[in-house]
Amino acid sequence: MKVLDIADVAEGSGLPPSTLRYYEELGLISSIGRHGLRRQYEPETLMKLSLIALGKAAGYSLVEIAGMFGKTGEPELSRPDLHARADRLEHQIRELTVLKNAIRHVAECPAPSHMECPTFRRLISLAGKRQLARRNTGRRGSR
Amino acid sequence: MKVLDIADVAEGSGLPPSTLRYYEELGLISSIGRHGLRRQYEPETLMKLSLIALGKAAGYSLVEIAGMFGKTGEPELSRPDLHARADRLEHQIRELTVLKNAIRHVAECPAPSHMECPTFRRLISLAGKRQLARRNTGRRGSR
DNA sequence: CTACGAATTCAAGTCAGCTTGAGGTCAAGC
DNA sequence: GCTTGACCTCAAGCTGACTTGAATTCGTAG
Repeated sequence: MKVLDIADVAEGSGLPPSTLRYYEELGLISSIGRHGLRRQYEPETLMKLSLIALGKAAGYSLVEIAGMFGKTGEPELSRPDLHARADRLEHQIRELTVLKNAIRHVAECPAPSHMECPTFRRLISLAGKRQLARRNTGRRGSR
Repeated sequence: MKVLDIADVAEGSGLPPSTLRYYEELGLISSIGRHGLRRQYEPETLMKLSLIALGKAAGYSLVEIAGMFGKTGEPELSRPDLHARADRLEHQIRELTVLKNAIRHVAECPAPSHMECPTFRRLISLAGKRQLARRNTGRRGSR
């Protein structure tokens, strides 16, 4: 079994075929041929989809993710650019950790009003002050 | 200075007034009164906005975030529910860490094709196999 | 007391990321 | 060789998260 058809990829990735076609349209993945009409993919595609899922979880848009692999499918970014992205991820990881700790604290702290609990406030205030780091021209935030 | 008007909150949070009004409409924040037409907020609002930003970074929708604070503004979730959310965050943190490590690896590894680099593949394959963990009826991912 | 500037409302528009539906096409099983 | 079922294309629709624009309302400075 050297090629997977779209149903196998859908099965293996958990994504519906419509999404796979959509991703292909955007250039995120590519089919290696057809069997009749059915798209055929190489097994590697599943890995690529994992990578895409990770990128999404990190808040990259699909277009940004597409830009990370060159047309070749290989990640094609400069070394400093890569490190910059890794740095941003590190920051984001710290933020999620803050949120996680705050949530665990709320689960345990008996204070009636968390907003007034100093521990809670301190936890939240650890979140990065990145308000100047607006992304592109008028979009969402985060991720 | 006990109350902030919308301009101060916008300034302090980095969000445009339109977004603050939108959040208010969704019930995420609430103004404490008006000065003429101008909305007035309590300083606490800034903290709440930080919390909202964290929630967004974690991939919660605005409605989900709204549901986390009861009408009172206090987080109103059961303890197990809170721990479950914290667990999901932990999982997500691991995933971002995987991505971060993979990116750092790509930045350093001299292999011509990362997709074939065993180290890279191993890193990616560490990502959770959560394909069955579909969220609500047909939506995004992350973010 | 008038002019100004900033905030307001409400409806409509935008963008990303998919999904849905109508109408058509295969390849495989019987 | 015909039916069937999964896939195809293409256009249109949908949701979430905001933004934009027109018409209006105030408080404050002069």
